[in-house]
Amino acid sequence: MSPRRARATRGRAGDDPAVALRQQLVDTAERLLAERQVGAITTREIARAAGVSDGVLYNYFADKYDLLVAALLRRYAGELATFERDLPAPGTGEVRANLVSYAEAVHKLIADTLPVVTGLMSEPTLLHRFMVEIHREPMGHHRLIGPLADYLTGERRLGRLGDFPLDATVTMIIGSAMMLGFAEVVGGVARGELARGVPDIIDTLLAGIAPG
Amino acid sequence: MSPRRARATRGRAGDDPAVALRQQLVDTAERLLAERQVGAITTREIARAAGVSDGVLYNYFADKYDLLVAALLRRYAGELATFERDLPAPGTGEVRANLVSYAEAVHKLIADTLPVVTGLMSEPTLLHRFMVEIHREPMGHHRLIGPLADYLTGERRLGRLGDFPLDATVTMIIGSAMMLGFAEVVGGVARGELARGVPDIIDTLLAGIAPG
Amino acid sequence: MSPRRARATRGRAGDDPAVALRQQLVDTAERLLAERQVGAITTREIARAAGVSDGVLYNYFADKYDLLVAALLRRYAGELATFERDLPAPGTGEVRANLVSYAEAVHKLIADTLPVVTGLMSEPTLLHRFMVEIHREPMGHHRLIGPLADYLTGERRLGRLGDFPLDATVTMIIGSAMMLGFAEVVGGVARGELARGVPDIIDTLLAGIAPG
Amino acid sequence: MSPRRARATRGRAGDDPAVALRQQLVDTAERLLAERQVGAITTREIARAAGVSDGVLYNYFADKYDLLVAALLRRYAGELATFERDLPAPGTGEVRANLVSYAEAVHKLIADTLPVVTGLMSEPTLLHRFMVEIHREPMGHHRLIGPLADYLTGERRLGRLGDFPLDATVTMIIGSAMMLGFAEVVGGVARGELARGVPDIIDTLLAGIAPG
DNA sequence: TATGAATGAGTCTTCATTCAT
DNA sequence: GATGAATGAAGACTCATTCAT
Repeated sequence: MSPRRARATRGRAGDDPAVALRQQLVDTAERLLAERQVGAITTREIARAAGVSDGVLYNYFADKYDLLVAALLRRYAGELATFERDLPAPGTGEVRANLVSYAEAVHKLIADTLPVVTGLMSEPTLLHRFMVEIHREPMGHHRLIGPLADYLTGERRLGRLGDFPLDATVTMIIGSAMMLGFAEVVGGVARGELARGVPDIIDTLLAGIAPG
Repeated sequence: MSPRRARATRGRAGDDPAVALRQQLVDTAERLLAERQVGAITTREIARAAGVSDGVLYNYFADKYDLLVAALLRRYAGELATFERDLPAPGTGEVRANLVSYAEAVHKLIADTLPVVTGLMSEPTLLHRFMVEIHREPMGHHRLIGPLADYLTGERRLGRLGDFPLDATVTMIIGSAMMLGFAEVVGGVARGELARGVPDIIDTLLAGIAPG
Repeated sequence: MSPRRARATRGRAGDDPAVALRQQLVDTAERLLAERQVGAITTREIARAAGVSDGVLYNYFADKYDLLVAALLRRYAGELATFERDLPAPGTGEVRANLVSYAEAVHKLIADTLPVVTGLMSEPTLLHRFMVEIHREPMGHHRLIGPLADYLTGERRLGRLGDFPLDATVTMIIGSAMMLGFAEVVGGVARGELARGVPDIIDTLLAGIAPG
Repeated sequence: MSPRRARATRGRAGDDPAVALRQQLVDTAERLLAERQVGAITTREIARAAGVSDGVLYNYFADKYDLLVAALLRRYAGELATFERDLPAPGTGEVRANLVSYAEAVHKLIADTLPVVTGLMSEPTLLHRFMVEIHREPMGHHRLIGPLADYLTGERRLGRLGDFPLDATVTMIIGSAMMLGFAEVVGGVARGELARGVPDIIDTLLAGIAPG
């Protein structure tokens, strides 16, 4: 009944204000996502945190979930991009060090993503929409598993790795990283401390635990 | 509506009705936990399902979370007990088959527990209280990790396994099982199909992937 | 987060408080229905007017419409009962006076009901639910049309009325009453003034307007 | 977003653009009125449908209601114009056929208008403003009642109708048509089927129902 | 001690209206 | 004058918690 003037975008010269506000909402949602679980975020909080009114959200998104999915996708995309940077290629450097790099990168990605993923699992609607979107864009699990599988296959072809079942090995590496990620998130152990265990894992993976 | 004995416990002769009612609430909450996410359970539903009134809850528990934590603990304890049953002892049977058993048991435990754990992560308050409780009682992670570590150490001492870093190996086995659990819960893959991958994982763990 | 004690039913000794509150809500809704259109009634207003909290409504009714339908049915049932009281039987008194009584009763019923009926027509959901309910109970249109048709048929059989098409005559009598009802509701004309026109209508109906 | 001419009126050379835009808004609102209830029309929908911006409305109308009243008036005026076309004059054709034509025309007018009128009754503010306007302009009920009254008076003067009370007869004809209109709108009966009852009504009106 | 009706803050969402551009 | 993004009050509905009985 008593609309006031816009607050948030004033003074942001240079940007298209409409785009800016949409961005701002996604930014804010993404930031809140880093602070708490998806299920604990209210539309009002997003609006307050973004410094805009309660209703704006619906000028840019169909509903709460739409905004949240956008934020989740951006967050996930960002993490994936970071992950992919600096992944070693087959035949370069040393295999052991490369595998350690891979495992560390996976650990980091998972530790950074886990809270969001688990939060997502409590919100079936959100999970479903997110999955639909993530499979539409070329950013699904293959961006995590694909590079690792390619690397392993490459080194095997080059003879720098022996003969091994691909899926099992991928599962072991990612699983170990996931385990470290859980320890970090649930157990509250510091990442540095956990990362120190990675070389041992790779060594064990390389050498096996069978006797002599 | 004069005060009267709770309906649900009437006729349960011999039990202390107060204890019985408490139990019943936990039972019911635990059952509901198996059906849906923690966040989707209301106090009224618990009361209705338990056949008692909305208010009793507060005679035995400080609040909703208190009851839920009790139910979560009992559920977790039950899963752990199932897990511990039939774990092979060092020196018995074949090492490979034993490790497969261990991995399968861990996979089962994790797949059964994961939905609850993730549901928990959406409820920070609940998660915190749960962690406090789980570390107080002798039922923390060591009940999962302990037996596996003991088994591995035992076989190593017996010479049925080589020399290997314990923590790393434990992380790899549990991590792989966790990975399978996630695939089951998030990806909707059937357990049977996933379980088929376990022998490959154990073989890889035993033999390693290094060339030659 | 801060429930207080009940206010509205305190001191109403003798009634079953649960039934009392349900009744009270229907009472209140019915009263508001007399003051304004269905579409302009909010759940909060009902609660405020009933002196209870916002949420109670949902302890007794599935949703807003459920309560409103209950109120509409009660109101309509009451009006119908009043209408049926004192309707003359065929063969008693004078035909002309009897028809005037019928027309006046129909006029009253329609004038009292019209605002609600029209309000209903703007709320498709509500209209549908109301129609379902009204056809379930023996209170549909036949309670309005039936008695009049029976009366006309009776008098015709007794020879106190000539030969005439039943449906057309019913339509004319009820239609005329409806017209008066509209004039009252929409035009704001006083009922007494309108009622004065009824005898003329009946005389015209009896005598016809053909020449000679 | 510098001020510029409204999109929708560009290219309409020759018209005063301001008038054109006002017209267009009324046109659009009128069209929407034919599709749904008054209460279900939003200002944004009108703007979108008219191809103009949300705000223009307030350059030509005090508020939403003002526009809606204008649209309602135009719609009603249109229906009335249609109604008045082809009404038989006293002394032409046959009286019975003429009265049937009148009754059918009234029935059509009412059936076409009723949804809007009832929708109006759910919006007290709108209803009030509409009534004020309709009485100001020479388009009130007399445009409906007037021609019929004139026709009846004319035929009576010509001796083609007997002596009868004018108001009562008008009420009966319009009331019957209104009754048919209601049956069509509320009961969902097809217009054709209802129209078949009109001759019976006219015959009854002419002959009366008194015996002998 | 058990009951369960009542509470009311809080959730998401809609939409008439304003006003900087 | 035209634009349309921003506003925020209001709507229906949920549910953990209290307390008179």
